[in-house]
Order: sequence, then structure tokens, then C-alpha cells
Amino acid sequence: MMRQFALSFDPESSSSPAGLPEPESIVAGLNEAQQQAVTALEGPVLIVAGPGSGKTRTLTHRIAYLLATGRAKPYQVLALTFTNKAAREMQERIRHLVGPQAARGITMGTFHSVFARILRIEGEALGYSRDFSIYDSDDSERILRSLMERFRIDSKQFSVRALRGLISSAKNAMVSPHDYGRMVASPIQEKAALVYPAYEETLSRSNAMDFDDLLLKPIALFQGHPEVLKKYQQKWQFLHIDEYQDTNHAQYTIAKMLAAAHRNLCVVGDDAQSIYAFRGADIANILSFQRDYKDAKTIRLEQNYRSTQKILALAESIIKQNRDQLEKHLWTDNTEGNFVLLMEALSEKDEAQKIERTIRELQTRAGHPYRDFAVLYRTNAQSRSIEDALRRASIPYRLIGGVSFYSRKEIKDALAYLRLMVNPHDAASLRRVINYPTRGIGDKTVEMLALFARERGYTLWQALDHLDESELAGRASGSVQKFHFLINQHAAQLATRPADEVARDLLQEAGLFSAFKQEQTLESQARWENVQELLNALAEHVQAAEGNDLSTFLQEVTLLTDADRADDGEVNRVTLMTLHASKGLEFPAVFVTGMEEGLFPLAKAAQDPRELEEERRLFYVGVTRAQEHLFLTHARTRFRYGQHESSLRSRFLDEVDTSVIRTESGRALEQKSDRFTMQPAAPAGRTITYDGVDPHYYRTPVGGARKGGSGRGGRDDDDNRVVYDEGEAQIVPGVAVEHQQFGRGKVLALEGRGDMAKATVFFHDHGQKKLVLKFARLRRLG
DNA sequence: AATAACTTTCTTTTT
DNA sequence: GAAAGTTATT
Repeated sequence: MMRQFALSFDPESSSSPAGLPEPESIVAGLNEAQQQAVTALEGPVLIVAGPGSGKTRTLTHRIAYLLATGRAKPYQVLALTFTNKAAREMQERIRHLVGPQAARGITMGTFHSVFARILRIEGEALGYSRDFSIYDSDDSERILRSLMERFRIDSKQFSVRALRGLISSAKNAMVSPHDYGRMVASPIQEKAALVYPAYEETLSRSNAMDFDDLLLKPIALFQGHPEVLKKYQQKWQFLHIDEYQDTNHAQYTIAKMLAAAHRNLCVVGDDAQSIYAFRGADIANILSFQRDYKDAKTIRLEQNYRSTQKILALAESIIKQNRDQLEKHLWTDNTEGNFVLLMEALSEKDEAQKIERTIRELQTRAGHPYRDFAVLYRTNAQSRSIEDALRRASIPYRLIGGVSFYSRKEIKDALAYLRLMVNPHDAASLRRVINYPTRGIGDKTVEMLALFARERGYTLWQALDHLDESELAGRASGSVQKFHFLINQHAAQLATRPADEVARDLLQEAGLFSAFKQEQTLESQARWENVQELLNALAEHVQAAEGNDLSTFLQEVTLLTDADRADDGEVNRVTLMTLHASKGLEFPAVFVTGMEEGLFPLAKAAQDPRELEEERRLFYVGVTRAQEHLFLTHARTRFRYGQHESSLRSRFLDEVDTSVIRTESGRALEQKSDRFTMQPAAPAGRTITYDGVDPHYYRTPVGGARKGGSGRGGRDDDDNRVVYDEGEAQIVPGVAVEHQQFGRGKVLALEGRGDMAKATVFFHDHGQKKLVLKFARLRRLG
């Protein structure tokens, strides 16, 4: 469980400089560039660092150096990291470097967790009480779903997720609901514009903030209350931001505001490792740092301490394919190392088996313990086959990500109950549990309550408070009253009894536990245990420190990720995780799996040059996790979408330096570089044209013409070769087509089956369109 | 209102 | 193949 770091303003709470280590001891053992970065104490500093160059280490030592020289008191230091785990490790190391006393009081954590704490203290200025709920995307979608119903928006036509995405991007770009209304350019944006103001209204009435708000509200606070900004500018004299390439616009703005007075801002990042654009991360933040801060000192950390020469050579050749980069020349003193091994498998099962065998071999022959291995994949769904193989071979593994602990249904249900006690106006939580376990309060009743609340200007909870004034009567009314009392009664007890006991009682009386018991399955048993674990964590939290209560627990828990939770780093197991989750980690042996077109890069990403570059950076990140052994794997067929689909190896394998790669037979890799030609300098946002693309490259079956496995002497492989229906005149991705109205264009992708089959076509004169094949009457050219 | 049985859609990646 | 949404049944 995350510790709550004290947020101290008091200089006296920091220790005296006595007992501090010699500053020299802190830079000892660092290379020249690192020393430069550590000792450049004031003014804006940009550290451009390659993978494995010790960037986090450098940042850590810099903070230690600030403390050891007496230049900074701990409470004046702010360090923002990408995960809470990274913050914890950094805290650990600083403590080790300067001693626990001297390290006490540093503010450290992710942007989200640090500013959630600030909002607890300062949020009242914006109309929030300190017990505000933090909504994850699940909660946001719950709110949006009910709003879509209210505005009669067809959820089939416009998905909740898409709407949330639009609203989230709007918030990230700091576009207000009012302004958004004027910028509408498509039907779905129109719906988003309709819902956006109501969504914001619901959130603020619920005394709740979503993830975006945790960054936006501080900005609003600083803008509206200059004295508060000044207070924090004075407090945090030294700002540090790790993984700067993954900051979004709001984070950039916060940093700029806080650093405006003293300009002691030190950021570390690697533009080549920017992999979170989909979440609003803006690579421009790091690219333009020197422009924003004219006097910025730029320091490059180019020596790699992690990987062998061959692995690094492969990494370099990957990233060379991308444009727009800060110049870096990576090099290493490490040995040349082994060849990178490319393994081809028949299926995802076969792939998993090869991985499993390789692990066993390296373990027995080279004595690598299990913890030395990491298996990386593009999508969480891929973990399954690998898990199966490892389990069969009795190889212990730990899975990071996937369905994380705190996003499990039973945990979210339990959390919703607990949230209602501290923040009853939280509408998402109320809706979540008002009828779970079922107690006779159906959708109709809830909607009636919502309507009543809106008419009176009440929150949903206030509607329960004034139930007698509503039209609701009879059995439904009785159930609602009982629920209302249940929450109130327990909330009142929070003042006098330990929170974990009250929580346990509430869940018991709400019938959550008996719901599990009734099921009598292994799964329901596991769910029960999970909730117990949550309650234990709560008990631990409450006992850990003064000021820790249910409300702080709930806020912190929402911001935890799976990686933060796993404290079993010492356990000897193989690690399974997505490429994204692997950022910042290193392993002696790494498998980058699923190197197939359509999966890595994903089919969608392959259509947009910017997304394709991000996928390539992701490949780069994966490859640079490896210290000694690197394996790339791909499968010829993969079970996806409930069916076997055949796939071709990733284009990434055809654009890299093959001199460091060997296949299983020990031969060099034969490249087919002509499979894809694309304009090397496609301007951002424009669609790539695939001239000379092999029309059979994608083999998504269309037209429902999938033949059975038997008969006609067809091999397994042939089954999935049906790429078009006779009637559709060979419409496959890559071919040029003509449309009566739109003229000439190129097919980018196909989806759907039979009459529902649709093609995404890029028309030269009309841009990208999605057409139903049945009606489009596309004519194939050439 | 609640359950069971059916159908549809869908998968990126996550603070 | 799973999750979410829909329909039918009590």
C-alpha cells in the first residue's frame, strides 16, 4: 500500500544539515555527463537520455546532491514520476544516499497523486470538499451512459467509450464545454457537445473528479487564486519531472506555472520512448523544451549500460526509421553479445511453447533464474496462451496489468459502498450499488429518482433524503428508504469506530458477502477473498499514520496501478506484461512476442503515420529492455476474435538491421523490404499511401465465405485465405478502386462480414470514407 | 423486477 | 471467446 507522504511547509520539520554525506560521495561513480546533470542545480535543465543510460538514477542523485550540498531542504523538492512505484523506489534510494532524516519531507509521486493531495487541501476554493471521489474511466462511463439515456442518444450508433474519449481529449486540450460546442465538426462531436456540459455538471455536483480533472483543477486553482500558486511556487523551489516525453498539455502547463518564479525545472526524458500519445501525451513538450526555456542547459546521456552491442544496434536501426528526433548517439562499452533470435511459430500456442522451452533451456544451461525473464506483448489478450504454456511447464510467473486488482468488479462494488459513506453525493457510486446485490430497486425507480432530483435541483442522494416529497411509493420506496438508512447509519459510525470495522459491517449488512456465498463457486470464493484483502489494506492504511482515514484511502487506491501494488519483486518468477508496462524496466532476457502485421503494429495504427511511429517507438522500448538475450517471435496463425486468423510477420522486421538477427536455423534473416513502400516523409495527420502493397497482406476474411476445414484437400493454412467474395470484385486492402461519386481511391481496411462488410477507403479528392460494400459498388482498378 | 437464454460487438496501450 | 446488451420468461 502506498504511503501518504507528508506535505510539509515547515522548514523546521526538516533535519539540520548535520550528518549529511559529503556531496562528492554522491557524484562518485557517475560518468561525466551524469555528473554534469547532477551538479547543474539551478535554472532549467533538459536531460535527454537514451534507454539504459541511468536517467532515473541521475535524477535521484541530483536530488540527493541538492540535499547534501544544503542547497535545498527536502520540503522544497518536488519530484514527479510516471508511476507511484517509481516514486517509491526513488524515495528509497535517496534515503539510502543521504540518510532517512535528511530525506524526510520530499514531495514525490505521479502528477495525479501529488495534485490529488493538493486538491484535498485547496479544493474548497473550487467548491470541492476534501472527501471528493476520484472517478476512473469506468465511473465516467457510468455517468455518461445515464446522460446518453437522458439525451436520448442511441448507444448503438455512438459508443460510450467514443464519447468519453472525445470529452477526455477536449479536457486534456483545455477546451471548455462552451467552446467545444462551437467546434463541432461531426455527428459524434455534436453528441459529445451535448453531453459534455451535463457531464461536468454531474461530476461537480457529485463532488467528484475524473483523471483529467486532477490535472485541470490545479490549473484552474492557480489561475483563479494567484496567492495559492505563489504559495506552491515558494514551497517547491526545485522541480523534477521524469519521463517528460510522456507528459500531456495539462501537465506541461502545471510545470510551467510552478517553475515560472524560480525556473529551477529539471526534466528527464527520451523522445524515442514516447508511447502514450493515445492518452494525450505530447511529444512536443520535450522537443520544444529548449524553445520554451531559452537558457536551458541540455545534457545528453548517451552511454548505455544495459544492453549488448547487438541489441543496441537493433534498437538504433528501429528508431532510425522515425523522423523528428532529438539527436542522440547511443553507444556502449558492453560486450558484443549474442545474436537477436527471431523465432517463427505456427500458432500462438506454438509461440508460447517455444518461449517456454527457451526459458527452460536458458535456465538450466546458463543458470538464469526465472526472474531474469520478461515476456512482452502488444495486447493483454496475448498473455493467455503464454500463461497456459508456463503453467503446463510449472514455470512460475507474475502477470502485470490485465484486469488489475482495483478494477475487478467486486472491488469496485465494495469501493462504491465505501465511497458513499464519505461522499454520498457521488452519483456514479450510488447508481452502482443502489441495487447490488438486488434489493428491488430497478432501473425505472432509479430513473424516477434521477428525474425528481433534477426537478428539485437535488443531487441523487438528496433525492433519497427527501424521498417523502417524491411520487415514489409502495415497495420500491421502502427498499430505497432501507438503503438510505443503511448508508447513513454506517457513515455516522465512522466518527467513533475504526474505518475498516465499519466498512466490514456495511458490506456485510448490504449483503455483499452473502451474495458471494450463495454462488458457491471457486470464483465467488476468490471474490470474497479479494474483498477481504481490500479490507485488510484499509485496516493497514488507517493504522499506518495519523490523518489516514477512509477518505484518503479511497483517493489513493483509485490512483494505484497494478504495477504499484505488486510488492513481490523479490519472488523468482517470469514476468508477463504489455510493452507499455515494461517502460523503465530491464531484464537479462526479453521476449518481444506477436511480431505480426495487424497486431504489432496494430492494423489501425498502420494507417496513420503518426500512430505507426508510436508503434515503432513501442518496439524500440521493448527491445531496449533486454540486457543480454533478446528474442523476437511471431506466429503464422493466431486465434483472435474467436477464430484462427493467419498473419504475416511484422513490417518492423523488414526495416531493421538484420545483421544482428539470426533465425532458429542460425541463418540471417531474409528481408522483403519491397512489401511496403510508403512516402518516407508523409506529413503528420495525412494517410499513407501504400503503393505496391501485396493485396494479400491482410487476410481478414470478408463476405462470410469462410470455408470449413475439411474437403477440397485444403490445408489448414488455406482456410483463411479467402479475402473477398466473388461478387465484391476482389476488394482487399491496398487495391485501387473507383467509386461513382467519390472517384478514385485506395482501400485501407475491411471489416464486417456478408452484407455488413464495410471498406475504409481513402479517396484522392474526398478523403477517408467508410462504405458498405454491398451498396458502394466499388470498381477495382488495375 | 429478476433471471436465464440469446445475440452482438469487439480488443490497443493506461494515469 | 468474453463482455455487454437484448429478449423472453417467471
